[in-house]
Amino acid sequence: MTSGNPTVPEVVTPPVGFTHHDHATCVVDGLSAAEARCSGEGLRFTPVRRKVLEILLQEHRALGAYVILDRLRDDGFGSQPPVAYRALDFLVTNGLAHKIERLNAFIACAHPHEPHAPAFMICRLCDAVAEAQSSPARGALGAAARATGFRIERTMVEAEGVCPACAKRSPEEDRA
Amino acid sequence: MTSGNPTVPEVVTPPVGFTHHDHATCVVDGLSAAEARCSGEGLRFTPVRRKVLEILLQEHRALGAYVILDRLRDDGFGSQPPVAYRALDFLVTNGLAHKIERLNAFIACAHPHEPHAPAFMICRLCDAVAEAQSSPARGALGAAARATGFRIERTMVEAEGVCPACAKRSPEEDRA
DNA sequence: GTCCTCCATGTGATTATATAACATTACAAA
DNA sequence: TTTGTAATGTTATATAATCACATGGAGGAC
Repeated sequence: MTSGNPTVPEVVTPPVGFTHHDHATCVVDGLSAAEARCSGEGLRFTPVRRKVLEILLQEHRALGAYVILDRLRDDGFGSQPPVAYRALDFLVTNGLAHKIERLNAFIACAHPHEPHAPAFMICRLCDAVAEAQSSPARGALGAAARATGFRIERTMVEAEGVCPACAKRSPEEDRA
Repeated sequence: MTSGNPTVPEVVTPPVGFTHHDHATCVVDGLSAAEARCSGEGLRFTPVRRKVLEILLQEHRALGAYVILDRLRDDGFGSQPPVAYRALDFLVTNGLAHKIERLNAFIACAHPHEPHAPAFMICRLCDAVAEAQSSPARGALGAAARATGFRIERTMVEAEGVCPACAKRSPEEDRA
């Protein structure tokens, strides 16, 4: 912070979510990627699981389990919490969705292809969430881990701030 | 990622928590640091707040709000959730404690001095937590943010894995 | 095909985490 | 001392997640 921030190379997988894109394809592509992935690995991509992923893919925001549950009910699925949690657990375990710990909520994975260490940018004004890549284990954290002998298995990186759209609408000082 | 991430300099504040240290001083030092900090900034370091910080300082683990609440009750303080949550909120807001989102739990700040961007290493076997420094906004995440125009205000970095002590006890394959 | 097993789903109940709303008390400044 | 403000206490409730057990359905062994 404040640090001279010496211009990091701007070669980045562009995060989806804040940028304009043909959203119609998000759902379709996401579902077929998931189908491919599951049949490839002998996982059962059942109706509930499919529906939950579809619900998540419909927006680039994190949804709470109970919101998802409501929509499941509307579609004739079971309406008790475990129904949603189990499907979410399946999706998260298999890299098709992520949990945003900060929000206790879930979002479809934006890069369901290769394995990856996701990092999230969460807009505190409109709740939009974009997924980027990260490798925290490369930097100071990795150094600290090596220094103490901690074995990192998984990392969570979540940045809270203001997305481009909201920043435009309400500049700088806006501390909602 | 992929960004040249040119081997970060291995100069690191050594994380407390996993390493041996004179734990007796942790509590005392932590409390006096907090006192100094509060009186310096005109904040009221009241009995409940002090007690909660003391409870947190007693261990290098994250404690849930209700555990804290139990101990508050034992010490004659109010016993309803808001009592704990408000004190915790005060401590977190003023940088004297942190919330570990992954665990929905709280831990005393290990560097209550200068402002800092904490990163946590959480042992999934013994629940110990150590605090290190990070600057995620410097790496791939920062690049992604700049690329899309996202304004980062706060970041949370939490690594899950196995601490040195547990790694020694149960090597490599131990996936509890 | 029948049986059997395994996994997934459904449901009711419960536990864990967190906040809302409002009354009361302590503190400090005028 | 009055008065405004911040802190505390308490009741109630909202939100998030899991437990325990019953039911059902897809595939493999035979």
